[in-house]
Amino acid sequence: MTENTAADPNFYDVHAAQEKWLPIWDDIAPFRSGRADDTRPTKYVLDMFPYPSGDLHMGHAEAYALGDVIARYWVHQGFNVMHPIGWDAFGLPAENAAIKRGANPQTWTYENIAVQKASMRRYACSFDWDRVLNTCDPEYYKWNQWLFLKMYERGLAYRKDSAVNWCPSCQTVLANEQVVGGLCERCDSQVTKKKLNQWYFKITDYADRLLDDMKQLEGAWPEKVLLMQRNWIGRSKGAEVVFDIEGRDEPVTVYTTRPDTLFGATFMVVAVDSDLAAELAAGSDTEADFNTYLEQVKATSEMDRLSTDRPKTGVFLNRYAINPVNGERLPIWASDYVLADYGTGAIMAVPAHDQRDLDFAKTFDLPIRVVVESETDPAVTGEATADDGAHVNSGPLDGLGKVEAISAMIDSLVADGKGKSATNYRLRDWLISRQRFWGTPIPIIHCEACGEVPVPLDQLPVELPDASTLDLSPKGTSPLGAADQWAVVPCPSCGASARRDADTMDTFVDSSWYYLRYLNPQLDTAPFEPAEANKWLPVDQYVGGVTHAILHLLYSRFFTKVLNDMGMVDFNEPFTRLLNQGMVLMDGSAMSKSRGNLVKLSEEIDSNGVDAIRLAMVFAGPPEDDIDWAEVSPGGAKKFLARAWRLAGDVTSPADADASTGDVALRKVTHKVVADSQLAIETYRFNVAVARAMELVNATRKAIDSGCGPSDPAVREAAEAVAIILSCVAPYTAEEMWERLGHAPAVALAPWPTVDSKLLVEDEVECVVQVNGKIKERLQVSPSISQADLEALAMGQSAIVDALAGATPKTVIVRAPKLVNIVVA
RNA sequence: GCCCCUGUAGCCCAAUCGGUUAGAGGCACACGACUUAAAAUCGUGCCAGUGUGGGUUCAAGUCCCACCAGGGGUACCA
Repeated sequence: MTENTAADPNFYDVHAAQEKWLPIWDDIAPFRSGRADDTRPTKYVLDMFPYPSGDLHMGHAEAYALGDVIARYWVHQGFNVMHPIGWDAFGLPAENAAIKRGANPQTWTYENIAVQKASMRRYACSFDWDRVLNTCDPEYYKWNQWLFLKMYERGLAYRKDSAVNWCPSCQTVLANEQVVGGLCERCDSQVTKKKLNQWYFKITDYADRLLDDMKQLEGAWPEKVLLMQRNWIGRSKGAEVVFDIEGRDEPVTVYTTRPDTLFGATFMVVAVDSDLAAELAAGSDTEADFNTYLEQVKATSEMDRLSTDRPKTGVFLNRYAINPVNGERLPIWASDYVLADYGTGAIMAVPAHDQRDLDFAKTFDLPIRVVVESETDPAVTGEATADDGAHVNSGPLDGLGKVEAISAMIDSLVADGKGKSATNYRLRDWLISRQRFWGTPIPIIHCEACGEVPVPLDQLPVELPDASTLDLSPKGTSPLGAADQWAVVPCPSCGASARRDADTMDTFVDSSWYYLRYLNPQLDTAPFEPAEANKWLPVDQYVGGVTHAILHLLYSRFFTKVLNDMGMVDFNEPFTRLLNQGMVLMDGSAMSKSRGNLVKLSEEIDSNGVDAIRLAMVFAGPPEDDIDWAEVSPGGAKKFLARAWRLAGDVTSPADADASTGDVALRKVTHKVVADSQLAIETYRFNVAVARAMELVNATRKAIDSGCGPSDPAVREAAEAVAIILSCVAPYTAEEMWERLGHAPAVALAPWPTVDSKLLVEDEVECVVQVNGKIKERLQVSPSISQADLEALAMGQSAIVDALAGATPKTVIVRAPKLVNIVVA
């Protein structure tokens, strides 16, 4: 492809440059971090690690290009930057691929890792190749097990029976995120609920800290992500109220955010699928109706439950609760609009002031009592009123507003022993059991005599058995359970024959602490060294997709807080700054094979080169925005890179030329561009930084062709600045330029150009003089002119005197040195 | 339904604090130079008054309100 043009000294052969520099960089290893004698201050730049599903795709190309800009920029700024990469290598796709082809998930995974690794090397990210990790290596997942056992010791890992998402076709438990619109994401079967005994991490213990510590992240994480996390945790403040139940010894507690409306309660509702409902219905003459209704609800798919205005359904249990504030008998109903796993699974219904309760009351003709004054009558309009207002029909609360009424009611409930203030969360504990092979075995042994017994730490890791001896096809229980040779072991406690827990961990466990393992992926005495962790972490810059806005980031924050409690790290948030890059689309929609709009990264690189792809990605727009590949121009990027490269070839001054003697006009552009691009990179406006570099290239071209000429030292200064700025985005081109400019590699280690602030100051700036906002005159003034001098100067202009025509100015606004506005009424 | 984000030339995007007659950069397009010609290269040019309607202000792309359009999140959380 280069035969005809290679001889042309003005032809930039990008592919030859790629071949040329890779081995040299391998040799220099400019991005090796953490050498013992390195005195530079540290920075930690982290890219979300990939899942090895195949070769790298366009999405990876964008994400890694962006993270690399920051990492390389910080190296130029003199930091000791740790920028590691690894593979999130456990998970379903490997297992499914293995089932499909009768292969081993391990083989499939490691082959894909090798492919991705080769592509990453060619893509020239500034990764530190001495710090690589794979989560499917026993050396890694051993520490998942270790952390699990530490959590277990602290009561943070526990087992319970719970209704979990179940795919009847795949015969397996699904995580919440694997349920898409009520359907299994893999086979589109309707997902049902199943009661299973599973392992959980007690993340709810950390709900308050997960919420409150977000204050540290404000301004440094996207507001959107913080908001999503807040909503996900869903803290609400209210009260618990105790209701006696006729014919039952135990009272029932309900949770409400509006205890002030207790006088307006006209019935109680319990979740139809709760134990409480079953117990209350037992023996009642409506028990048969209840059972029919329960079966109906169970048969209702998740899909149907999602529909917005489904009519309210329910059944009366023929039981009564006693309102603690006025002794009224409240009929108890069972319904599916009350959730069994939120609050206490039972509510007091106040139809006048809660829309759902009102809908229910109207359906079943239950009484509606207004206790907060409002202009409209909910019973008539069908609209519950939830606004603040004076309380009525509420005994001692009458006349009070919402806030006072809530606290008065809580005080009164506390005094009577009938309630207290309470906080509730949407956040649930994290279900980590998976009935799958390709994951970390849970290090617990079940013994008939001793119960659940932790695997002793010195017996870790519990390694996965050889997959080739197992049937991996989904059948409702973990494939590991059938591996008797692996599963049957003596109980560590009593020595009797026992069985290993056959489930594996959710792969989100792997990614919850991997950023600590990079510190020393080979360490075999601990998951990481606390001293190293405190030196490098928290991560200064995390880069990844917004798809992980809740789960991964929440889990990582949880793990960090647990490790903090364990005394292993001295910080409590793992990621100081977070950047979410957008998606790479094609013709307006996500790329997919079935849609036929897949763009192959390898082909794009073949036609335009690595640098052009990286530049096109970075220049396409703000990093948070989606990129439509149909709208970007890798060809244009390639052209620009060649233009920059030619600049370096035109420079004729010696490498040690004194820039301070160079052409001042070009020097001003250079220093302005360096200062601007620096600010742009620090504020994630990488596209603007590239635009500034283009500006400098244009100015330098002009200087060479029709200005100070190629021998002026200012031209060298400009070309070197271009090379350094460009090295954040287009490393091959920058290195080529650096060499042509007479320097030894690597340009990546060249210090960021020092900005001479004297060159940023203009000699003169234009000042506009307005009368009533209309421009009447322009003046060339010194940038340091005083307000008073500028006003005097402006008022003295003949154009202004004419424009005023004798009128007396009402106000004169002076914004030196750029603007004077004379207001004449 | 609720919450959040975004609307600037044909297209992608710029525009610290509200401050010049909205333009840094790119794509596309047109023209010129070079060339026998083309490509490449170099140069020149082109186009909007900032989604719509109000408001605040001496001054609004920028702040406030309403609406429209596009995108995202969430879903009976009591």
